[in-house]
Amino acid sequence: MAGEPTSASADELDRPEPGCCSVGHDLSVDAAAADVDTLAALGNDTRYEALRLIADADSAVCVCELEPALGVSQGAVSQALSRLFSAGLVNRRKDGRWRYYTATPRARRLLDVLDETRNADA
Amino acid sequence: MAGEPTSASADELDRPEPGCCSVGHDLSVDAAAADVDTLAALGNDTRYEALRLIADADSAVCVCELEPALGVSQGAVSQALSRLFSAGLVNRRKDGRWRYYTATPRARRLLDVLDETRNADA
DNA sequence: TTCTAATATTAGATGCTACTAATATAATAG
DNA sequence: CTATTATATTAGTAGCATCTAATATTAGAA
Repeated sequence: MAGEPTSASADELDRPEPGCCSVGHDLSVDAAAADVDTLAALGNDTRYEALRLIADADSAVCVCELEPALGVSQGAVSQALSRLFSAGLVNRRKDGRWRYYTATPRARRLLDVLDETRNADA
Repeated sequence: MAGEPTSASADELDRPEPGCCSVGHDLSVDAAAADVDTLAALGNDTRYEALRLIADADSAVCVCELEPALGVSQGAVSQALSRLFSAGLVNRRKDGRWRYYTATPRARRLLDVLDETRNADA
């Protein structure tokens, strides 16, 4: 593990190479952590299904409608929705005893890209 | 856990409701599972960072360049790349002793959406 | 108030994930 | 051939994630 194909002569490389010849990106640590959190939130069957159901519904969806469709306990559904909310993928509105959920624009765009790129990718 | 706010009279509901009054989406089980796998692949610091580095690089990137940038063992980098490959997020090309990785269009589009929707979302 | 329904929270178990370390494979150089 | 380099694979493990079950909260109805 050393050699970097197109790099310098592979000799006298004690200093950590001031920045040359190495990959890097310009995203802030916080932004990256937030993205990872968002993606991990969606990378779970229960939460992904919940978000699809919410995004595909004609109107806002309450927890009681999701529970039978998801096939896990009520507590698990509530936890899943909380996680989606923390990740900025759903909005929620309280109305009487019910909580209504809708998908955020960010969530919709992510789902759209997944749909658009599902097949015929390189 | 029953009641469905806008539903029917909440009586005589023994049959499983032929489809009415419940949420649903039209994605195949396989497609959903593949999406979840893709998202879970990206929902990890090491793999997300690796993909960012690959996508932001001017040319294809070899494993030896990623290892120092990611700060985990060589085996862990290899595992991360394998997972990204299985998820369809990177392509790889063998050249001599090196393996060069590039991001797939799907990966680029997902990263773009994350960038575009990072702030000012509802 | 009490009762019931809808949702949230907590505790605990179980399973999965992602790492390190060691080893294996593949390719080139000598 | 042997030695070295680049990457992959495997085994084992520590920690994390997700579920269920039970309990708590909140809101409306009676």
